[in-house]
Formats: sequence, C-alpha cells, structure tokens
Amino acid sequence: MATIKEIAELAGVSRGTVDRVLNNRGSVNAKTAEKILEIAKAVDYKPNKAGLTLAAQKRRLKLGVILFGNSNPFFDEVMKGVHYQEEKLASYNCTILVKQIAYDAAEQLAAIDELLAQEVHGIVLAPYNSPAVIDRINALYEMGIPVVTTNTDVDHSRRIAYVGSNDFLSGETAGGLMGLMTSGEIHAGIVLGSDQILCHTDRFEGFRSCIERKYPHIRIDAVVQNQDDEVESFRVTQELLQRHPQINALYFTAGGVYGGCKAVIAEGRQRSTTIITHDKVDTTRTFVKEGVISATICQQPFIQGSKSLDILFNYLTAGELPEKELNYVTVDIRIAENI
Amino acid sequence: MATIKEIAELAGVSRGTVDRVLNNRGSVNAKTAEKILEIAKAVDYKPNKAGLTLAAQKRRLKLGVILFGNSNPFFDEVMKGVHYQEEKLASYNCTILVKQIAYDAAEQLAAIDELLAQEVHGIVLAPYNSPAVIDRINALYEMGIPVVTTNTDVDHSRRIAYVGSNDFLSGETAGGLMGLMTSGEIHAGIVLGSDQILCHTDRFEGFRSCIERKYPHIRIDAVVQNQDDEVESFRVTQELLQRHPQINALYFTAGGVYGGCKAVIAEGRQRSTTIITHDKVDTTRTFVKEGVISATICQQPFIQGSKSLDILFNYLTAGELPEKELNYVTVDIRIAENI
DNA sequence: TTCCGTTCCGTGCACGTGCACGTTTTCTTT
DNA sequence: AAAGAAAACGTGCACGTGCACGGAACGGAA
Repeated sequence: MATIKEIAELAGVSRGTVDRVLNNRGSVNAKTAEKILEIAKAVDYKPNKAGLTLAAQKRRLKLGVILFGNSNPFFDEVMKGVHYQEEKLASYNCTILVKQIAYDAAEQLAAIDELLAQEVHGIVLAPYNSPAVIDRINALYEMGIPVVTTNTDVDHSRRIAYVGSNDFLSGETAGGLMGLMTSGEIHAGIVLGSDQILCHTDRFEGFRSCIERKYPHIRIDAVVQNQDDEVESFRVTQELLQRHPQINALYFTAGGVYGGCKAVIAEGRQRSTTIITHDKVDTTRTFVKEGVISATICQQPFIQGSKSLDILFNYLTAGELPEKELNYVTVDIRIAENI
Repeated sequence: MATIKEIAELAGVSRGTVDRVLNNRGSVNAKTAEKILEIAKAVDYKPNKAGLTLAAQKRRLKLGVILFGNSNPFFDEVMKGVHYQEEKLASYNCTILVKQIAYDAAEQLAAIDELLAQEVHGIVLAPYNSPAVIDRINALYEMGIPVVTTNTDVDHSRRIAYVGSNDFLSGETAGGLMGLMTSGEIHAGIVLGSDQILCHTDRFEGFRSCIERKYPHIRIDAVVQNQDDEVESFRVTQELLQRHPQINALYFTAGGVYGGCKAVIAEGRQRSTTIITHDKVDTTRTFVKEGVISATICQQPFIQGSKSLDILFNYLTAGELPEKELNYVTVDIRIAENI
C-alpha cells in the first residue's frame, strides 16, 4: 500500500504538497498538482486508516446521541448497543453524549442545541418526523456536523446514513409467516400500537398488502390499538377475543405483547391462535419458547444502537460513507428454536 | 482515556519503563513495577487501538486463508466475504494469501506448510476434522500463529475463535419451521448431502430431534443422499417422490436444492409439498420467491468469510479475543418476503 | 582502585496522516 | 529596480504504541 511519503518521493516534492493536493487545500501549482494526482492514481493511493484515526484523535471527537426516553424494552436494548459501542470508541479517544427525550419536536430541537453547545462533531438521531427537524438536519449538514438517523428515518433529509429496519418489509414478512403457518379459514385480529406512529402503520400496511396479494384464506376481522401499554393491551386484546370468537390469529405490530398474550391465555385461546409479533424481549421470550407466539420479527435494536455510532465515527475519521448494499439491519425471524 | 505517556508522568518514570511493565518484558524493579501497575489500574488504562494498529503495521501483517475449493455457491460466497475484508485490511498495510484445496487432510497440512513458508502471522482455516489437523492447530498456537476456524469447527483445539453456524441448532430450526408450517398428517422426505459430512448429519439430527419432541404429526418416511450434486439431486429426489406418493414435505440439508426442486416440479408436486432448505443462493432464490421453497435457513457465508479475517486481524494487532456472547453467525430464516 | 557484568531505566525512531508555521519563489505595483 | 504581496512549497510536531539501542547505577572480583 502506497503512502503519502512514497508519492512525495516519486513526485519529487514534500509530503505537505501531496497532502494539499489530495485534500485540495489549494496553494499548489496546477502542473505539480496534476503530476501528483497522476502518481496517486497510478499507485492506487488509499489513505491509511490507522494514520487517519490517529490524526483524528487530536480533535478528541465528541459524538451526540438523541433517543426517545420512554423506558421500554426496545429503547433499552438500543441503549445497550450505544454503550457497547461507546466502550469501543473510548479506546480511540472518542466520547459519547447521550440525551433521552420525549417524543416531541421542540424537545428534540432543544436537545440538538444542547449538543451543539457541547461542541459535538456529529449526531446520531432517532428523528421526530417533522419539517422543522428535517430542516435542522440539513442545516447541521451545511455546518459540517453529520447526522445518522436511526430507529426511524425521515424523508428527503441530508442525513449521511440511516440505520434501522424497513417497516413495510417487516410487515410483509409477518404476513408471509402467517400465511405459511396457517391453513383453512383464518380470522385475524390486528393489535396496533397507535395509528399515529408511522412505523406501526407501515408494518400493518405491509402485512395487509402481503395477505391480500398472496393469502386469501386470511381475513382481517378487527383492528384495535393498545398504545404500546401492557395493561391497555391486556384489556383491548381480551375485549377483541370476546367480541370475535371466530378470531384464530393475532398480529401485534408493536409493544404490549406481554399483556396481549396474557389475555389470550386468560381466554384459553392460546392453542387455537397463531400469534405473530415484533421484537424479542425478556418478557415475551418464554411465550415464543412455549409456542404461544409462533414467530417474532426482530428489529435488532442492539445493532441499531451500535452500528449507527460506528458509521458516524468512520465518517468523521476516514470520511467513509457506508456502502448502500450493506443493509445492517435485516428482517430477523425468530421462532422457538432460534430465539 | 489515559495513555502510556500520562502513566509515565504520574509514576515519574519514562514511557519505556511503563511499556516494559504493561507488556511484562522484564528488566524493571519490582517496586516501581508495582507502582506503575497501581497507577495503570487507577486510571483504567486501555491501550489505544489506533496506536496499536499503527505500530503493528511495521510488521506488514500477512494472513493466510485456507478454504475448500470445490466451486459451489456456498464457498463462492465465503470467498466474496474474504475479498471484501481483504480490501478493508489493505488500508492497514495487511495482505491476505488464499489457498483453495480439496477436502483432504494431507492437502490441508501441506497448505499450512506453504503459508508458513511465506511467513504468515495467522491463519483462517476451514478445518478438515482429523487428529492430525487438530494437532497442527495446537502446534501453530504454540508457535504464536493464531488460527481462526470457520465454516466448521473441530473439537478441543486451541483455535482462538470459531466463526460459523451451529448446525444442530440450524436443523432444529428447520424442524420447527416445518412443524409450524404444516398441519394434518405429514410424510417427510430428507435429502441429505452425505452421511459422511458432519454438518449435514448434524442438521439432520437437529431436525429429527425437534420434530420427535414437538411435532408428532410429522413422520420421516425416507432419507436419501444427493452428494451435493445438482444432477444426482434431481435423480434421487424424483425417485423418492415416485416411490413415496404420500410424501408432502421435503428437507434438504445441504446443496443440490436446485436439482431437487426441479424434480418436485417435474412430478407436479410443488403445490402439495412443503420444502425447507439451507442457504439462499442465486439459483434457488426464485424458488423461494415463488413459494416452491417455503423457507430457507442461511449460514451467512459472506459474514463467515469476512468476520473470521476481522477477528484474526484484531487479535494480532490489539490482542483482543472476541466476546463469547457475540455470536456473529445467527440462524437466519428467509421466506419469500425477506429474501 | 579498576574492570566487567548485571540490573534498571531513558531516548529515539518508526508507523501514516493532518495541520500550523516558516521559507522560498514568483508576480505585481510604484 | 526596489519593495511588497501573493502564490508555492518544505519542515516539524502531534497522535499512541512497540521496540532497539544506549547509558547510568550498582554489585562483585581481581
């Protein structure tokens, strides 16, 4: 692998000149610049990553993380991923500042301001989908502060990357699983988190799209909302089952799975009901193991937390953007055997 | 993050002395050594990774890779992962030597010798499971040449890590999927690769264990072998279907899936047969998309190739062993929607 | 005392990059 | 032609570690 020093020797100039050309800082004769670029191309120069990282350490990189703070199992797991990566980045002299906020645009903008006041070099953001936030992301990009969105994405912003799941595809996969795991006449009930939250409705749309296209033996008889709350989930699920005795399949698009399963068991319908859910968490893992839940589709929250920081750090030290093809968060299906 | 320099200043000694203590190279007074260790603990010293990597570059690390060379889709994908990582490691001044060999112990030992002659610092090995190879891995460890096994593991060797799948668990998961995706009376046929290859039989054992325990409605009516060959697979699968008209489920433990599916279609049984396979490859992806194959369990060969090199490199530069809990290769279920 | 060997410790370089600073050359203006 | 500004280029340090080399202190033997 060629180095700047080697290129400098080949071109008969000093390292500084080569550096100026390669990072176009100006102040170099057009003719020598051309010569240097030619040589760099000929030897296939790629900056050495260890050198880049070492040089970046002088800046004592500070990264900010903004996540939603209602303590639920999903965000807890995201946070674990953040702290895992924080420890790794510590040995690169890079520190992390975490802010947990409510699901609110104004709070989010304020949190960004606080991070800026503390002079962060980049931000990982679980964005609230509003024009004001999108404008802010673009403004940060102009200021040279890169933003990586995670958990959920926003449209048409200049975030350098998104690390999270494709919710429509997850919903389609849930539909595909239910289609494959059932036969005969199926009456499905949907337990939505909230029809105001994009990722919940996206999953539902994906689910519906799949079964309408491929599995006509499944009909959606009812849709209820549990507001991501376990107690409320128990109540609405029990009511749903009592009102629709024919229901023999359930799809939970979000949280409240524990309460919902408890309701199914309370009604004695666990043997006759095929249940598909999202995310594996400690409270519901045993339901999967025991077969109450047939399958669960995971959003890999730990990976979302760790990988988004990793990408941001790489961008700031080596200027590398992640390859588009590498989808870090896949649609991860778990059943009793592989959970 | 504390550095060696800072520790040296706190202890009132030079960097060299601290270095000697932390890497116990000897030649340092017991009293000062103790003092330095105390300070290092107090400031929670962790070596800086960028510095370590930079220092390691002087050695111009050379890594060897030994894979089985019969060109099949699985190993092709492993090789893609190797080359992907090769490119990444190139910017750390680290080069990779790849050897593809036949499935044979003697050839494998010879390949190791060749790599040693070229002075590699570590080896990624898809090991042939024989005592001679295990002894060799242990001998390499004694010589200071770490070995990472991949694709398949060997018992009781001193390899520093294994990057690959748990085949028994994969088989169990295949059984679980078939159990969930079928009902009524199921007569299953098993198309084994070879009963001489451990990972094939492991998967079969896992499959059998799962359905015997949990899914009594499934019975295994016949087991055939296709030797991982597409043409042979077509032949034995067709014969299997003709001899057992009652068969309505198939489990392919290894390669030859394309030929097998062609046989099912030739017999017109694709609508009535639930098929579970391993690995997604270009030739069989469309079968999954079209629903001929209900589900496939992937061994993530690309990740096996890239991650094993990554772990080896990290060990050689930073002396880091991967955390046991982080299982890089998961049991990855794919259906039409998420393939 | 002188000499030598051992133990203990400090210094300097290499790895590759970014960047501040200083120096030389070239061009413009009076 | 002289002076000053601007362009073009070189040098040195910092980042953190490993390691080779060399020097100081100390002991024992002649």
